[in-house]
Amino acid sequence: MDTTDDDDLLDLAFMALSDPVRRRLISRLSRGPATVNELAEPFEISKQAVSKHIQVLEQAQLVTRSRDAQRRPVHLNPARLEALTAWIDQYRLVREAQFRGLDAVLHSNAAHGGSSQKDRK
Amino acid sequence: MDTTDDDDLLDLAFMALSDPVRRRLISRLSRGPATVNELAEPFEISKQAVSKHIQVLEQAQLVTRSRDAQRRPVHLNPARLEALTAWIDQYRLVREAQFRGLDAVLHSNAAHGGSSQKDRK
DNA sequence: TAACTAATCAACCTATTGGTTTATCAACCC
DNA sequence: GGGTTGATAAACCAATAGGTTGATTAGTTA
Repeated sequence: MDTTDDDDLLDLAFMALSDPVRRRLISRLSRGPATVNELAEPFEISKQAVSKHIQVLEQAQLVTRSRDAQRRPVHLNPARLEALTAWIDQYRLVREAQFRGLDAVLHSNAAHGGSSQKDRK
Repeated sequence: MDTTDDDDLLDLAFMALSDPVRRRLISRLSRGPATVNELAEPFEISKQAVSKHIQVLEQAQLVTRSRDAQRRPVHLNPARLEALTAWIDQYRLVREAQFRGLDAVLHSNAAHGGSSQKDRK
């Protein structure tokens, strides 16, 4: 059931953050856990729609859920957010290093690796 | 077309990175500029499709284009990538700080602005 | 038990996305 | 000029994402 390897997870995460509503949810959750009802309150859209958004975030493991009676609080998962910044920085830093001709930085960052780069040439 | 304020730009950027093909393009471009034909070569899809993807990245200002005769090389724009990591870190760091009960970090970061590279556990 | 609350499921609708193919534009090279 | 190359535009299509409403599952409380 956990057929989500590291690469799929990156896919899901970036996909999840592509929606403005979901980014607002992340923003809200950075201030602490909240239930679906609480999260839905500031939005125009229905509670069900928000629930769906949460599921998308959950599948990307950007959030987790706990249990408190019939409530199911949503928690932010900073570790997964870090994986995103790691991916972005991987390319940003390489390019910036090249701009300055510092390939020392390039090598010290290549170790960080671990994504999907299968290009030839 | 230039009505893209900072927030729209963030929208466009995350949206752009939500596609696996576009992320592979970014990956390729981190090793240096390339033309559409060069970029399209490793992909199954048509050149036109790649061209469209480039336009999406361009609108998000994640890449820029120069001119060389009839070629139009695509260049990565590290500055915009940095804006993404800044956004993510904004929430990730706040949450991580709360985990550890360090709201000192929280306040020093609440000011926000231009977070470069400084976080390293 | 019944009633209430939190959240999800299910069916459905519409706009957008990512892809195709064909045709066109623009700059180079005999 | 005519031909070739690099890149885009236009029209179209299937799949999906994001939204809706209505019904349903759990848990809580009277």
